[in-house]
Amino acid sequence: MAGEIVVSERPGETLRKWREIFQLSQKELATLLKVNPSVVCDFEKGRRASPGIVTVRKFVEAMVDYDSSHGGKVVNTMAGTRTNEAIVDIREFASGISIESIIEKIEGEILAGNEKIIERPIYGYTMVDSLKAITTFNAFGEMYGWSNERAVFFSGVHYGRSPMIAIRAHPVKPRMAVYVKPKSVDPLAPKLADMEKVVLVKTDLDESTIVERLRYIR
Amino acid sequence: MAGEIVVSERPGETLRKWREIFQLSQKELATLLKVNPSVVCDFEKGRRASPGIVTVRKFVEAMVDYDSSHGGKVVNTMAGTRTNEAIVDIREFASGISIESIIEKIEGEILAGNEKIIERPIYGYTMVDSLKAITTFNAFGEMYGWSNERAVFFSGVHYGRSPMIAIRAHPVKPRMAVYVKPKSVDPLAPKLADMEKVVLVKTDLDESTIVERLRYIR
DNA sequence: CACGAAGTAAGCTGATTGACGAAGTCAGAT
DNA sequence: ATCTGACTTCGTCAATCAGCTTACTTCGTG
Repeated sequence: MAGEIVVSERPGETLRKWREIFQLSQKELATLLKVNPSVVCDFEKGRRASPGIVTVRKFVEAMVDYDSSHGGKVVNTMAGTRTNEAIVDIREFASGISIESIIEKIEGEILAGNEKIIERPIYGYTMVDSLKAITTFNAFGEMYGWSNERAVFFSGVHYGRSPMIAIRAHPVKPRMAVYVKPKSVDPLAPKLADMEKVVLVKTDLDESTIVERLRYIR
Repeated sequence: MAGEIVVSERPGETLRKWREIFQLSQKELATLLKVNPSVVCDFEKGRRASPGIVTVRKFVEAMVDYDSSHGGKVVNTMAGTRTNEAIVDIREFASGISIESIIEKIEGEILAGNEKIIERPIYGYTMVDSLKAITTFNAFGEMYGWSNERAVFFSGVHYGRSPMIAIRAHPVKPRMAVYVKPKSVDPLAPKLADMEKVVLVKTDLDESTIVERLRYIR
């Protein structure tokens, strides 16, 4: 939340988004913050291009505190909404889908992995914007808790080193890693993938097409 | 990362922590930022109490960019380090451990769940600081991607409504939810747990004791 | 010991923030 | 048709930030 505001190109709009999620009017929020409503407006409309972090913190804390003392209704709303900037899409499959058939669907090219390994089923996938993953949370740290029986799609990949290094350093490995439209692929990446027995695939389809195709996978 | 700096009580120290993680000297970072080294020092030592978010962003981006163009060594280091403020501990078990035996280990009291369900094995756990989870990331949003065959420990629980509502709204459910030293438990929580077939347990042991006991679980 | 590299401290300046309040717009109710 | 509530815009001003420079402390090392 705080992180999202900082990283956002238009912090004001992000601020507003959150105020609206918390269902507060500018006036109400202003009251909580003990400031004039125009102050809230100025921030949301971007008159302050670079608000101080103390200000951001005050805003965030005021909203969270307010919500806490009113039964945490907002968490409810939020949990159902895609608010995370870095995780573009995420789904669990109803049943296992073979790696092979996913590669086919996404017109993928295999960079690492043998014929036997690609027969294995996976049960879901996560699509991650690599760059935002690093700036908004702690460089893949929050991806802990992966089920390893899944595919991870990385978009915004430059050379494909960082994502593989992250996977390598991580105690739990996904079965399959997909680079979405990488600029190029460093030879180190498939090497690491082999060591980790992760099927590494690249595709030139873009995010939305992939999501589309996987949405109605049988 | 950005979020952590904003939420931190001493942003300067957090900034320094990250610079050190990225193995940069003040001078090097200053060069990347095209500013005088003293500027970096001023921020770290807190002479600038409330740096603007643009400044924070510049710092973060400079470090990430630098790392990216040097093989992402840092991501490596980070993945192994506990840097996330909200996730206190996380582990995968080598083999399945029954819910029952975990309850025993942590001296838990069952709030929801029948005798049959607690025989099932789980394969790991995640310990979350509920309050920080909300302020640093997007209210449980980043917990998407859970394997459902695991336990989730919530510390800093007030009434236990928000965590259960989050679980309920989430497409993937953990097998087991544990409230660590809750102030009290709202009757809604076990009701929701039953509906989701999640074993809900509370314990009065504290975080560190639990981590200790689970660390060497057979 | 002396040297340089890393970091701290302090003073200074121009640019911005954080806040106010007054005077607007705009959309829905009365 | 006007009134009310929610929001926007803007001028103002003290406080603070962002940056520089220069001088001072630690260090570790040849």
